[in-house]
Amino acid sequence: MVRRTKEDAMETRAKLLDAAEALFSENGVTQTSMMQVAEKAGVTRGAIYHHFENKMNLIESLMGRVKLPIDEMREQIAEGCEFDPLVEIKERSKEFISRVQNDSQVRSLASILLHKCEYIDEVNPIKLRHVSGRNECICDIEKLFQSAVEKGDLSSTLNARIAVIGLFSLVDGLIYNWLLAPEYFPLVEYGNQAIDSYINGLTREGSLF
Amino acid sequence: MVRRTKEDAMETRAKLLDAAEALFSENGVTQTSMMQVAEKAGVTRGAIYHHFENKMNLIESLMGRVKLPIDEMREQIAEGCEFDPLVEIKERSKEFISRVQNDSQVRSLASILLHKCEYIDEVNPIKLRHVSGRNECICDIEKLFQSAVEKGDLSSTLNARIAVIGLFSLVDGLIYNWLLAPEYFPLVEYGNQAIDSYINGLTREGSLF
DNA sequence: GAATATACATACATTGATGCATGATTAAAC
DNA sequence: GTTTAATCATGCATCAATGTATGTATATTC
Repeated sequence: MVRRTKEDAMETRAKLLDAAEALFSENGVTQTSMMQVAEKAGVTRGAIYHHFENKMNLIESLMGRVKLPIDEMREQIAEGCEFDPLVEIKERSKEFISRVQNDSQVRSLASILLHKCEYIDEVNPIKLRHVSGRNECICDIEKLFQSAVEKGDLSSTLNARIAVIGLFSLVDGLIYNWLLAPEYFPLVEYGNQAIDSYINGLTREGSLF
Repeated sequence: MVRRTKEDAMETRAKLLDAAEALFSENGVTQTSMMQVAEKAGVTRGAIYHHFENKMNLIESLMGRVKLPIDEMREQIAEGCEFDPLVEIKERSKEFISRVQNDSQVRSLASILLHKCEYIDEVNPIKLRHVSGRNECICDIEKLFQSAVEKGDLSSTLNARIAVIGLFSLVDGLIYNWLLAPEYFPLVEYGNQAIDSYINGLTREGSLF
């Protein structure tokens, strides 16, 4: 079992990433050893260190191979919205949580991000990607809120920045709590209603000032 | 430096807890060794293992000595609210985030809970306390929502359970994101407005059904 | 004040994880 | 077809952390 073909190599690489993803999301990043990852992938630790520099690089590759909902959200917004901006915001937010509930890979990564790793220093690639992606997306949606204000759908006294941060926090919190105990409530059903309530609250005259 | 008095012992115990709290909330639970905790407290590891069984027990004691906002929330609610239940809900929620922002010890523990530990198995006392405290509080506030419905402040079509979970998610999300980058937005100011929006959205006719 | 328990320090034994160095075998390049 | 290089296994050296056992000096108890 040596010097397999190039496709074989990519397959073992993928198996390693799959194994790491499953183990990390289940047992936590630091609680998972390279040995366990190798075993689950059906190879030895040597294979890991051939494909990845170290654990950090393994995680980096793990996160890099999947398009996270927040990235997809940005793309869809960038594609142009001729719609009502408020409707756009609602739809994007609902799709966001829908992907978390229905895409098992996204769910695993979200679980790692929110519950199975420690956010330490700034160098941490996990934290880095999470925060930077979030901040950029916040700016995008802030613009949508502003155009809703200009369009007259929201009061001109509304602070768009506050509105976005509230929305993001709501979505994050929903996912956070759902992942903590998925059997406790249905994410999409409850989440959609909570998002509607929040957006509705924004449209109320004088709700924010 | 041996066989200090009983008060001295309690002081070193407190120093150990303080050191652990600071280190855990800054560098993460698994990234902090007993050695570091002992050094920061000005003692040796022997002192730790005299006062605590192991790291898990140290964390347990850490969490146990502080009354978390969620516990205080429940107490205040239990004390009886002759007010408007909706106002009560808003006020408690706002006090919740206010404590996180202003009480440095609470802030540290919240940081550990949300960002600096891995939520692994059910045995984990951190997760246990977090989840059970949350679930009980959710029930308390659900009742408040129901009395708001009975009082006529909320539509009878409103699902109280969904309303609570949305509120909790919003609050959790606000704290989660604020702790991730506190300089990014002022927690209390933005949080209060987001909470108002959400509750306002609930009071809107037909917002939830 | 003798006996005992307490509050730590010190030292050690063990574990397990990491990273690297090396080896074996074959695919790929020429 | 030879050479080269890639893919992974194996073995080793190292290190850090844990837990525990033991030592020691003093507070506490009687």
